[in-house]
Amino acid sequence: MSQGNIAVTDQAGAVDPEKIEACTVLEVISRISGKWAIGILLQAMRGPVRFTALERSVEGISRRMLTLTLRNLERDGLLVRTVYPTIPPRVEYEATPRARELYETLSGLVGWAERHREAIAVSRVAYDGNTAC
Amino acid sequence: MSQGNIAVTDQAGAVDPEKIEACTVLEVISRISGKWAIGILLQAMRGPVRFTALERSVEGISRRMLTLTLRNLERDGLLVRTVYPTIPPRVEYEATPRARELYETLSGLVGWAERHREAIAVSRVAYDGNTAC
DNA sequence: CGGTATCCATCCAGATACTG
DNA sequence: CAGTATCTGGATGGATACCG
Repeated sequence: MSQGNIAVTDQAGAVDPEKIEACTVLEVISRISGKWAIGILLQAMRGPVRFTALERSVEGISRRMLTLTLRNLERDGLLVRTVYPTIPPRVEYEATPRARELYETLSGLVGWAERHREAIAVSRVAYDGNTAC
Repeated sequence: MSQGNIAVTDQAGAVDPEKIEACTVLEVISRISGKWAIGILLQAMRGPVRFTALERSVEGISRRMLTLTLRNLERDGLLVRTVYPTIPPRVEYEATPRARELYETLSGLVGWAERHREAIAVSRVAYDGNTAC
């Protein structure tokens, strides 16, 4: 279904073409499928955002998971990490154009979730009730 | 998990309001965020589809994960499960209107993934290469 | 401030075997 | 055909402590 030889040039630096195994759609989607990625991305699309700001606004996330998710998003070229070597240090994350292309889709998804979350909660209770008894 | 099979599709009945804790958007999204849910949903949106057909078309999925994901989607009212008590048995899954409202968004997501998967693969290799050396 | 490192519990998911 | 049951390794994620 897919080849592994590409020569796209939007990334700086030389990349060994042999190392590139084109991700499947599944792999790509599972990146933003994590528990936290969408929340982080939505914040970072509004503009540069700092580590602690994310820690506060993405509710329930641990320092560890924030770091891990940020690294993965950066790795996929969805976030840029900028370090200002001041004291105290300051790091900002911002969504890339690649991530911004997701915005419409993502907000569509969030909108759908908002419209249906109550009905889904009802369905769950109904389902659990029916199977439990 | 508790089981309650042999039931033909039923989604009615009274629900104890106290049991409903409205899901957060995060919880709702994480349901379709699983590794397999989107693939299954997209199939089931095309019309009723059988268990084995899904097993074949959702590449790489195990029997177990197919069952689990189907149950969860059914639980959230995104799929209806219909059992025809024939011999051999026959079970069909179809997307509900609630799930169908997701179609646009979902295909947007898949489209984005298809457009960017190669570039993302490049980014990953570049990132790994830079950090490794 | 913005992280790492480590330990540890839990959940996820594959392999395999069995069944109405 | 369409599942279920069980076992198990590995990934996931929280808690806590420490650091440049």
